[in-house]
Amino acid sequence: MTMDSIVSLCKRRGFLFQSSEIYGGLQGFWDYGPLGVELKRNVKEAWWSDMVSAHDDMSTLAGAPSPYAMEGLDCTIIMHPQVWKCSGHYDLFHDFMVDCRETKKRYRHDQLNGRWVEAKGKKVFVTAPAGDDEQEHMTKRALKFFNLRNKNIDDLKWDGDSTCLTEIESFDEVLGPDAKEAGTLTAPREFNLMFKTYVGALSGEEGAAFLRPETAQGIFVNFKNVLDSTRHRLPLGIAQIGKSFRNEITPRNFTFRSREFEQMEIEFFCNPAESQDWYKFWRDRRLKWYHDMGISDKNLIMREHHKEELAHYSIGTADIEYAFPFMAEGEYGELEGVAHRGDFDLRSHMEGKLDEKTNPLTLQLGDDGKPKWKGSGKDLSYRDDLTNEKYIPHVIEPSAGADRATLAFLCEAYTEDEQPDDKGKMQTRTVMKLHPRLAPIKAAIFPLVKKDGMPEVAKEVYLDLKKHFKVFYDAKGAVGRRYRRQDEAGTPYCITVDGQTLDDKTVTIRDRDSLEQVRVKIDECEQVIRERING
RNA sequence: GCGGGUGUAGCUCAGUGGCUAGAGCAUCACGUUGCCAACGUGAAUGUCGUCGGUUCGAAUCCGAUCACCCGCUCCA
Repeated sequence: MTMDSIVSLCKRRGFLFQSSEIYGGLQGFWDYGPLGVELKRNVKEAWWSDMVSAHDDMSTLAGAPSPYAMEGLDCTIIMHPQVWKCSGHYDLFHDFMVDCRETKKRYRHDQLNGRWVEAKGKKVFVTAPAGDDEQEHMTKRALKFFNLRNKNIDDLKWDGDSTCLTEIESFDEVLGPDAKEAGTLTAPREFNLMFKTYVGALSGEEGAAFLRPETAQGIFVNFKNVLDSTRHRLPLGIAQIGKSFRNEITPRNFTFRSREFEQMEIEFFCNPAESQDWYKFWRDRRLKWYHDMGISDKNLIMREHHKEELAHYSIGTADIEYAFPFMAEGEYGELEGVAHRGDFDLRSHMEGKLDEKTNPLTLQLGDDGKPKWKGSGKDLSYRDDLTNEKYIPHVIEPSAGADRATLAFLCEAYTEDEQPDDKGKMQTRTVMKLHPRLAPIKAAIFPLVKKDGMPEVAKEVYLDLKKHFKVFYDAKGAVGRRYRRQDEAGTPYCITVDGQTLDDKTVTIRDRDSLEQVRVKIDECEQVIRERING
């Protein structure tokens, strides 16, 4: 199975199109076609139903410390600019980069350190990626640059301490971290991973705002509103599905890394004392959800981040990853991240942007000694009216990509098998084995042949089922071909009206995966299909 | 952003040395057809990714540009 055949099927059958295709397309943007929009809606609705609307808040779910409540939310895409300053996105997603003309490598301007060094009458500023071994790196590069051997290491005359490249004005004497010649670095160029826009008619910096790079912040800033309006006690989860935008430098791999994408996020607020248990609960629950929706064990892994990868305030982060066909053998792409975020986000919106490097977390200060980005000043802590305990809730964040999940389901469903044709000869069949809950079309209705009143009966069955499910009517061509067309669309059931229908009001239901047929009464069709979809 | 590759019908792809554009599949119509990619007959489909240049003449040569794929880079 290759990605190409999946991409080709998606286009051919109307799952996915390139955005603005007639104008040549636009990198990182994709449209969902008639089948794709149904599939993606089903993915989102399955998630919303399983996580929110059908959530059993009376019972203690397996692995959970206690019952919990779930609510939904739908926030705006453009929010107050201060939201992104306090959340840290503004600083993090807004980088200056320098390119090396010689090695074609790119570095973050503020992540290169360097020192002046002199030898053989020449002086350069030798740079290295900031880190513990930067001096070792610099020495190596300096020796190479001056064409010196290790034993002549004392010929290097270092001048001053290691300083950040941002302190250097001209790059003429700067030696790039991997370059052989000095002066190959370009001037720093601005990269903004957040889409910028302007609120109001005046397009000055006063009205500058950003399209959200994640849906999560809308939940944090509404935490108090939801709590006050619903009378819930913690633990409480707040869910949101919505579009987010990131101006990725290199969108690639079909819809996997898009610039406009949809997220399905939960921010789960709980007592810090129980947060570890809740983290484990959500991690396992979310993994199981993908299993239940049809992703096989061999293609799905949970990857716990190592301690070094974690922000120090986080007790754990786990990625749920899928073996996409475009990844190298043994590599996986992220579907969802489940993160323990502690009280970082709520505190950020109370106090202002926190310095992630501090422990315990403290406010990040600007050069003037004042808070770099000032918070709302609102109290977002929670008082338990039963115990009278007051605390800032800890947050567990299961953050899923709706487009990535949809893509994973498409990849997982794509199957080529061998089935006999009407002469018994084996033929390759392309079939999308989507979970019936996710399938864009639940059932197709066919008259076996276009005569003897079969189309009339089939149309009646079609119109009746249409009230309950997304169904499709097809009378064109031989019935075998119609079955195969539905296989490619992922339709799990095909209902055929035949000669016997006219005698006893029964039809056959054909199963996409097993090709088996059962005969049921027309009146029972709806119930049988419903049971199978949910079953 | 850099390097390499690709771009021709809905899909998969031919194509020539510069002159009127091709196949298979798919699609549509009619007839036949009684359960897994049927058959017959007929039909429709492209400014050859886009823009520009060279030329009497460009899908073909040159330049630019856009998109996709691969490798770097990046990836809260």
